[in-house]
Amino acid sequence: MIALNEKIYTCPVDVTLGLIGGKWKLLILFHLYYFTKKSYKDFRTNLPGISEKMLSQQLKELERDKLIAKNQLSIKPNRVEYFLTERGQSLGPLYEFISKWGIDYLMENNIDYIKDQHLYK
Amino acid sequence: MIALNEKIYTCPVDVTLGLIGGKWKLLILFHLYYFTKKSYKDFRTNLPGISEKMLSQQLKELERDKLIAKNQLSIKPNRVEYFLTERGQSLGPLYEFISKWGIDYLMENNIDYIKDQHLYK
DNA sequence: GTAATCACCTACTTTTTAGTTAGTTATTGA
DNA sequence: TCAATAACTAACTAAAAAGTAGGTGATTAC
Repeated sequence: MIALNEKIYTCPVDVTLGLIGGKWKLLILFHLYYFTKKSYKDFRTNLPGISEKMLSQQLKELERDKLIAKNQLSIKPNRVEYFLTERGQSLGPLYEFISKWGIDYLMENNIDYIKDQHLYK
Repeated sequence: MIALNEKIYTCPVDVTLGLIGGKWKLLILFHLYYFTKKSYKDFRTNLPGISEKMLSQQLKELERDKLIAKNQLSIKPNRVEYFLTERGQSLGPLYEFISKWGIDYLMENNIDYIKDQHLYK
């Protein structure tokens, strides 16, 4: 058992999952890694299905865990820009692997995501 | 949007997460990948905290999704042996990365898991 | 013959996660 | 000036995930 930040983990795998587990975090991180869009609104349009609540909640947790950070572009009209921190970037190989594996899995199920990418929006 | 097995996914990352997401699956897979122990009981002792219900439920889903499979060693006294299928093994780099990243993260927090491994059981 | 072990399963409850709806502050554009 | 947009927040509800407690059939160990 490993105690860290008021939590108990059973092994290093568990530790990592504690930071990136859940339904949305990896999708948010992947989005930030892969596409250049970074505003709150960009997430909303690129992560179909996520609610405002989930989005701001998850962004806050990712910030707290220092996987992402944001630039305050302007305060009076609140404009921000999210980006991956070094820690968030260090998960790069993970994002790539998970995405590639998903594409391969779809392929095995006769869905050519790459070829038909225009169909998925 | 991608439709597969009665579910809707937003992207390949989502597809992968559909198979290995949740609190226990990656831990089970990692265990199977890393250690040689494979019986039901082995999981129970090596995944501290998992309940019987969660374990059998997750094993069943992993079997259904063809990431693991089992050998029936004996029927009269029910004895089985779980193992990773080829698909389950294809996630090898993922298990390794997540484990290593967790160890590095612990290191950043001044916990030397490798050195103190004997402390964690 | 009694207890212990293994590999489960079932009903039920709790906790966690996620969704819904609405509201805030501030700005720009018509 | 009225609607729209951006970036949120908060209260409440619903759904999903996980935990608890107990039970099964079969075997071996004492």
